[in-house]
Amino acid sequence: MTAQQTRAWKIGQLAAETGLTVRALHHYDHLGVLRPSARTSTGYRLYSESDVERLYRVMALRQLGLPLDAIGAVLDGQTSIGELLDAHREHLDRQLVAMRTLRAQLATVAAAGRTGDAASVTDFLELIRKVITVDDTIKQYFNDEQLAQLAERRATLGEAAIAEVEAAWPTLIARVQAAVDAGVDASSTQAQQLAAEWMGLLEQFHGGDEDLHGSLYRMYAENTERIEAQHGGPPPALIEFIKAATTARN
Amino acid sequence: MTAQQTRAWKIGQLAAETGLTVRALHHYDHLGVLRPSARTSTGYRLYSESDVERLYRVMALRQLGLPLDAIGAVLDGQTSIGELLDAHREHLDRQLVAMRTLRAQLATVAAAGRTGDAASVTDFLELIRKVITVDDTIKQYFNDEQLAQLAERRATLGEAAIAEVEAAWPTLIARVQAAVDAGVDASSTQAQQLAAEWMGLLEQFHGGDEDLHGSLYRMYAENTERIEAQHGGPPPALIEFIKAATTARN
DNA sequence: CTTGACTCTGACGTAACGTCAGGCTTTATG
DNA sequence: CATAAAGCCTGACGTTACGTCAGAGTCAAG
Repeated sequence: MTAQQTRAWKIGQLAAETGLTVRALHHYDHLGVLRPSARTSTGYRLYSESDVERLYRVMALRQLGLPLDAIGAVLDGQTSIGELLDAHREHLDRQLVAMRTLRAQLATVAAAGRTGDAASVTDFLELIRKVITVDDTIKQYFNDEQLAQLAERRATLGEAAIAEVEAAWPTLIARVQAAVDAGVDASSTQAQQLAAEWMGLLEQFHGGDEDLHGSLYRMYAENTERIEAQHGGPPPALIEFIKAATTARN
Repeated sequence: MTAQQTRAWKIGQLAAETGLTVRALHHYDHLGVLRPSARTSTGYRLYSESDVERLYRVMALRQLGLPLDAIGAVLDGQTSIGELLDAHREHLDRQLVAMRTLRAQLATVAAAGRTGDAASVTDFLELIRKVITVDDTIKQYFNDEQLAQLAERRATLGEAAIAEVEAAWPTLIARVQAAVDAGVDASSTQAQQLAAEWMGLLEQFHGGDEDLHGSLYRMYAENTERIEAQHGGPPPALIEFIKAATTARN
């Protein structure tokens, strides 16, 4: 017998396996972004493996901020799955950066609140701005330029790697901030660990890109401003803390 | 002259400073979530400093997934700004975890694609699920329970700290994955740095919570499964890599 | 052969604004 | 100081991505 050569899903099964709703799949069918490649004789939708792959493409593009009807068009044109995976990841990186920035600000304001001084209007304006930035990053409607780029090749792998390490900064900063707030001693092992990670990140750049390495290294050397501007995070107190921890080790 | 004792913004100014649209502010006024505390004699809206603070609250709750009309109710009841800041941050942490998980999966699939073997249906199903998880995390409609918790006290500070360190794992995993994919030598300095960060994260738990420390340490000792299950990330190859890097150092 | 669970195709509802329209106000400018 | 140009006001309808019935056929189990 020709056993199931290639799997097929009924709409409810696919919904259950993916977490989407049946209605959403109906909707995609209706708009033409994802038409199941087969139907049973009685009209039930049957999704094939390639339909599942296309569904991922739809989800990726949707998360990239494209309206569904535009997605239909993009998918009928042809883009390799590799390019899409990369674009998707890059977009996630941008979102992560925006969210970490907001998170750091949030931590700072909350920490300040706990140590007595209340948040000012400026703080709130800043927070609101960053919330909006996160929103915009998530929505990010594409202009034709960028849609064109999706077809072309983009993002040197180097860029991606650098972005990733760079994206790690806000997280680290937030943790150091937490340690400082908690009054952790610079000679403690916890402080040592943090200092190690900090230096680790700095070193990461040694092998990588020259330009960015330069700026980030200076960020450490010249202290404060750049880091504050670039990451919206806290600053000099942390660098002092790391310095103290580093010297305390010797 | 009584100079401007406390600032006031016309709607366009506030929009410009926050990144919101005038229409959105109109909308909030209409729904009653943010009524400017004053108007000029000719009917222009004037937002005060406390209005700005309330606006942040609105944005925070909106990002927490509450529908606007519910926000009105919550804000008229009274919750301290500190609690809100904490809740907001916690929610961001949850989103970050979901997004990092997706990102890691994305990196793995893309990397596999580059080294020859194409992505399978299973990969796509997994990716779709994770996209949906991110979506759900972002939307996260609250049930009454959780709304009640917003009024109570929550989140031992310890929990937050642990969550943060835990949240750092996916990032690190992704970077190690990248290194492995790039064929980085285990004895290289880059590998050493990664190993250092890895061990650093493990150590972070030493001081913290007992339970989680146990599980994460075992994660390293017993290898693979847990880490894979918990973080959806790649696994054994990375641990091998870290082990190799660690031993290569001695 | 009868349920109960699933699926189908409309069709209307909704949330959070976007986008005019028509009409005052305020500010900039010759 | 007259007159644009720019900003603000209040409706009111449009939009996106589904949610939520409604009415009717289909499939799997007992």
